[in-house]
Amino acid sequence: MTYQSDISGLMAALGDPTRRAIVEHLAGGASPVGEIAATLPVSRPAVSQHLKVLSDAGLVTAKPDGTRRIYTLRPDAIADLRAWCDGLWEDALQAFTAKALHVATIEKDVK
Amino acid sequence: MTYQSDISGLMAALGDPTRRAIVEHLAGGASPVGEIAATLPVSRPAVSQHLKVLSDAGLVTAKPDGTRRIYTLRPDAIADLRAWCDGLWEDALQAFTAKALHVATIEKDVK
DNA sequence: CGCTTTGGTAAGTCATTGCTAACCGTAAGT
DNA sequence: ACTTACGGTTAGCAATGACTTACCAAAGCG
Repeated sequence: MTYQSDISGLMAALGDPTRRAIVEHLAGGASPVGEIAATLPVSRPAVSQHLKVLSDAGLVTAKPDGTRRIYTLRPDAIADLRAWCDGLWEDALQAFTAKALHVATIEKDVK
Repeated sequence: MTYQSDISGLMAALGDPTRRAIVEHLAGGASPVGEIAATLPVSRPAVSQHLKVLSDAGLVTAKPDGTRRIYTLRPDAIADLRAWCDGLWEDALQAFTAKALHVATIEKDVK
């Protein structure tokens, strides 16, 4: 019933379309900043700022490689996301079936 | 590899903490506007505005009941969310194992 | 017919934020 | 040491957005 994970940060980070594009890009494999920026219609500093937000949210991690920094998607964060979705789904389903059962009970009583 | 669903609207809507609270409330069962607003630290008009966003995103639907409007979570939207998460997960997993296989191949060649 | 309840809408305010341009630091190559 | 490549940081700006107050519409009740 409660969802007080750090989902707040995750969802806030994924609310931005550019950051979602970055995440989806990284889902295809780790990548340095420049390569990410090359696929996006925004400047490289903008990507850097987005990566900071994603990093703070725990969605990505960086590994220095010379002057480059290789960013990687963090599986744990995706797992948390899925868990939140699943929780929503199960609660909604339970509420729905509970209501259905309630209606059924009323109808039985009427009958 | 592509995620061109209407996930954009969904994620944007869920990026706001107040809207997430509304969604989580509705996961417990359908509810009129006033009841939702009573559980939140914001005014009722604010909730109305959030519900409009959620409705536009396809996350909720409203059913008039006298002067009240009963809002309900839309299962399809949650399913889309879960599908997006699962897609991310699978792509990331595939990219990871592909890299692992690549490394293994290299090591085999070396050997 | 008023009166109350419920809730959507409009206008305005204030904070947030996504972006660019400019700058700086660092690692490798010549 | 000079230069190039890569990328994080800052300052500043324009746009978005979340919120409140005030107002309006519709349905039920005396």
